[in-house]
Amino acid sequence: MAPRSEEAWAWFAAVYQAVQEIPHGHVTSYGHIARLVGRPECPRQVGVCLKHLPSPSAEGSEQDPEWHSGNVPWQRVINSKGCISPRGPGGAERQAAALRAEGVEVTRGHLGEYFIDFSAYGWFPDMLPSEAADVEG
DNA sequence: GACATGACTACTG
DNA sequence: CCAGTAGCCATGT
Repeated sequence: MAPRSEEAWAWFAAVYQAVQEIPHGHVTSYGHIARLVGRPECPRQVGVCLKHLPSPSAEGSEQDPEWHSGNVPWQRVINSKGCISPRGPGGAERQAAALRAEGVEVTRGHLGEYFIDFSAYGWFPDMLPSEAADVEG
């Protein structure tokens, strides 16, 4: 579903663009994306954008730079804790698998949580997450 | 239209 | 370290 307000649409596009800027084999957090788009206090909306990320053009409508799960590496976006929340049965697995497919080493938590080492794959061109300092070691 | 929920994060006690 | 709170937007009932 596309946003109703143009401002909201701009926000969506900004998020997708920021996500596309994530280099291959690296990951970042929702908070960082929100920060890049100028909304450091709206990490939730970032998740909403990815959640509503449309599917890749199946009919070949490559006329406009539309955002879809094919050109937006939503998989490289995880929470600030460096782990993937069990949003759904198989959802986290899909993201973890996608990251591994890029060469990102995904660890497994005791509760089945997928952990990613920010210190190794964290992509933070602007600043470093307080967690990164803690994750070290 | 209003309330509750969700792929989140930082601060406070 | 764990629990509660404030902030934004979209979706479902």
